[in-house]
Amino acid sequence: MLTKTEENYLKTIYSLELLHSKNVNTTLIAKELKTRASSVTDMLKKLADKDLVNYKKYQGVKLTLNGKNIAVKIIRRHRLWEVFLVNKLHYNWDQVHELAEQLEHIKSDTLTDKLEAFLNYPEFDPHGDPIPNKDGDITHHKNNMLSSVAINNNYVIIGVKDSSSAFLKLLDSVNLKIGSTVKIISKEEFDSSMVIESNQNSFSISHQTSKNLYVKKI
Amino acid sequence: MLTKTEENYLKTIYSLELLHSKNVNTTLIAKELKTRASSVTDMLKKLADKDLVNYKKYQGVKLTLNGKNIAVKIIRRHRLWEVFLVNKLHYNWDQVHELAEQLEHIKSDTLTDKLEAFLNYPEFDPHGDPIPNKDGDITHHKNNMLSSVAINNNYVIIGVKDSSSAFLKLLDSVNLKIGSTVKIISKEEFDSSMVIESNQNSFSISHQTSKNLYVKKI
DNA sequence: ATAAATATTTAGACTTGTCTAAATATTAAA
DNA sequence: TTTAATATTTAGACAAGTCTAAATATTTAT
Ligand SMILES: [Mn+2]
Ligand SMILES: [Mn+2]
Ligand SMILES: [Mn+2]
Ligand SMILES: [Mn+2]
Repeated sequence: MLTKTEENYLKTIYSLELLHSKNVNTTLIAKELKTRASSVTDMLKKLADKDLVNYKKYQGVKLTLNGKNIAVKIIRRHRLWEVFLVNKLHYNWDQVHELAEQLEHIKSDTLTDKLEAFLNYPEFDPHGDPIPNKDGDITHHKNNMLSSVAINNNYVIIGVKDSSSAFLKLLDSVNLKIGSTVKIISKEEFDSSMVIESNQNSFSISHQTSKNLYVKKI
Repeated sequence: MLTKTEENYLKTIYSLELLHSKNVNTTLIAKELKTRASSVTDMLKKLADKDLVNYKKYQGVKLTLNGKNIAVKIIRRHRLWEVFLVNKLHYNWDQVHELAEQLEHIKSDTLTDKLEAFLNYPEFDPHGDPIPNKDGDITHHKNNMLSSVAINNNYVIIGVKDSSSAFLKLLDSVNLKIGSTVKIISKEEFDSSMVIESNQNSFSISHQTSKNLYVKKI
């Protein structure tokens, strides 16, 4: 049985692999987990001993199939708990991540599946992230951000890339949510901000905002 | 913030205090937590430093008000999660204790209260144990066991003292549950077993069984 | 291709919670 | 009330996960 710490390393390595494709390096993991490179090295050796990562000195790491499966399982638990917290306990979407960080480590073969059934097999978490199924299959978002999409067409927001509380509260304040329809009215060359139309009114959003919104053409 | 281990010590000391009234001794705690007396001594010093127990060498411990409040809070979380697992996720009552042992350590000021509301403010957990309210008030069961109660009267089962899976499955097999009505038909002097009537049929139960059932006269 | 900058690993130490073995207290028995 | 049994504490050690400082490797720049 893995410790909470080991699980968190696996999850972090998994998400870094998604971003970078090549081997994940020590420093990145350290930064992500707010720990030191030397601590990461120690842990990578342990994970390698357990056949969860392939590790060669100075070469960074890559998850083994084994390690990847476990990482996906933890992400599945995390996202299902987030759905529970928002849909059933009525938390706001900016308040659930830290709680899910704890809940994802509850060890049970049956709990995740029962929770999933109770929630009616949701496909996405409150931030639009896809929930892996029981077999670990997961379809990731295309990198289709509002920042890089054509003007004057209708799009629907399908996810947020940054799910920090600060960003989510900003979205709340302009009433943008998963499922909202948006149309780009104009772009500003100077700072890449844009005026968009949504919910029958139009307003300006920063580049920082638009590049963190996954959209799909309607 | 307390560690999971510290929380488990507090919870254990609390339940031992309920049984024994005087100071709880090192050996008992060690047995209950399946650890060694020397480990317990170490921890008692730490808990005393944090003003959670009163500890004097060789004299055992007693929870401070502070420690007691925390213990009750953990018990509250444990029992609410058990209700969730049985009522919402449809676990059987013999399968939820170990999971609740994990869930009770999720740290959140709001989660317990939201969960309680979601479950419609249950007063008892699936084993009939009372759930402390938000202020930590709790009314414990009177020690009214089926084993020591008059013959030929009607009682209702309000709780189980032992909530091991083995015992709960035995109760399932004879269809005895919280809320079941029972009447003692006869007692056997030799082994203190008794024949009882419940659900329109009568059968024999051991002393071991009857002394683990809390009942209330109808 | 050598030097400088950056990344990574090693060495040694600390904390938490645990253990065994030995020392000391308390309690029960004779 | 002295001895024997039992309970408790201390001493010293270990594993997990972390840290700082120092040693090595790798990468980048000149
Ligand atoms: Mn999250
Ligand atoms: Mn986590
Ligand atoms: Mn329980
Ligand atoms: Mn516990």
